[in-house]
Amino acid sequence: MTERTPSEASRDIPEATVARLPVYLRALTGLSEAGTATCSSEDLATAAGVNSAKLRKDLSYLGSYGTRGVGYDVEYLLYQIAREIGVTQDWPVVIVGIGNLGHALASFSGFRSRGFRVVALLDADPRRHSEVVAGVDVRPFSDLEAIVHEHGVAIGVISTPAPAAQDVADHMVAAGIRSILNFAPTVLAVPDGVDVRKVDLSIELQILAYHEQRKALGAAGVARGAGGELEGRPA
Amino acid sequence: MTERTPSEASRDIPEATVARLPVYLRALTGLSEAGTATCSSEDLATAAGVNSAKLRKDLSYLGSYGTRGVGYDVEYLLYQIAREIGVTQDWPVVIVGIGNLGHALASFSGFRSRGFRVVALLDADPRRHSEVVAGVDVRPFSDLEAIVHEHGVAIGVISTPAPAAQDVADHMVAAGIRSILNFAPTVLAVPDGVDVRKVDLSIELQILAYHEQRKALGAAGVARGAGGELEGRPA
DNA sequence: TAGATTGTTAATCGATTAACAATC
DNA sequence: TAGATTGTTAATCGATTAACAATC
Repeated sequence: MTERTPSEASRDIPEATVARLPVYLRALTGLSEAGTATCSSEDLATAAGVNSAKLRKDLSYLGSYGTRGVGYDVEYLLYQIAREIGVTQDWPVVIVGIGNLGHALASFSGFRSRGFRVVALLDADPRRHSEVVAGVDVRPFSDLEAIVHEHGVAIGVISTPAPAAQDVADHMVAAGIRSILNFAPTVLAVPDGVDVRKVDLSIELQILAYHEQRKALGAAGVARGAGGELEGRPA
Repeated sequence: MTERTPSEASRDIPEATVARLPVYLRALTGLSEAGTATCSSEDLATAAGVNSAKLRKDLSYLGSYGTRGVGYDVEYLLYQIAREIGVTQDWPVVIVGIGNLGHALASFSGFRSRGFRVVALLDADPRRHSEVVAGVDVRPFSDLEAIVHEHGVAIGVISTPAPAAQDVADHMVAAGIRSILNFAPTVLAVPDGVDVRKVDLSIELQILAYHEQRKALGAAGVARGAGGELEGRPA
């Protein structure tokens, strides 16, 4: 049997598993708020929208936090996953680009409730510097480095238009930020050691459009009987 | 009896490839706007942020649109990928939930420029029904079915708070929508045949936090604990 | 022809899943 | 003990990558 301390167990977690841990965390929070003390892998998997084999496999990378024949203690597993992800600590975040999307991000309560604290909103446009969004002043982009150092910011969010994004990323990296969440529709070049995650609204829609198109082709190609469903109302 | 008339190669394109086609499309648009007539797989791969082997493998699922020894005609490949994704046609979209995020989505120019047309903004709150966002009236949620049928809407965007999202999804499905882009931080249950894609801001941040935490641990000197990190696992 | 680059093959890598022994 | 459920194994599936024959 392989011996594992928690810190050793945290070495080798597959990316696909890492991406699901926050989903499990959210599902556990829901169970906790509903007053559930214990849950089976089947219960939690259902709440998280995955199958239970995958859930157990994923949890096995963290350690053995369940009890055979019984299940998982909700609060205990909640804490262990939160610790593994790192959201038991506070993460100061800076948002650059306070347009429509930046406003929405700054106002998004889900950040603060999950260990992220928006410490600064930056925009290159002086006309925005008089604004206060969600209780935080909008400040000049040139304040980036000072703010990063002052608050120990490790995570930056880019919500500028595409043409500005690479320059913003360069300045973030220069200031010491090594994790970037990019909403601008552009590919960012960053040095090794810097993580970029990308959220791209029109790419998501295009993926849906691809599948939607194939559904429509299928419906048109299949015998007439199924075609009526397109115009009629689903039961 | 099913008659398949796949015009070229509408066979099974792997999901991972489908998700990258919009990225290639964007890169090609950039090359086109820069006046580039022809590009190699290496050029395009660089612009798209992938390696050229993956790019060629991906394109091979669509057909043979390049010329050996020469490369790809930018405009031709642009059109072929756009057609494959389905963005040569117009996709009417409805957005439900016109809070901060809904405002930002409704104002997002990237939708319209890529074949998506926001035909309606819906909100359950009557106080929002007087608003006009990006030239579109905010209308009652109860108008959903009429609007879906009137415009032939196939794609719905949910930007409501989490507690409302399942009900919105249920009504979308009942109205005939089969592709949903969900921004609400909740797992949606939908029937087979309905596609849901999820954009979850705090999950993205949590994934970054996980990696950031590991970087910080590494920098703090976990070298001791990591002594056998690169060894194979005991069998 | 000689050089360039695609499209494809095959090896490898990583993720998913079903099944079940371990064990509470 | 008997029933329940975890944690792990091993098979399978899907994605990535390097290499190169085909061919412009």
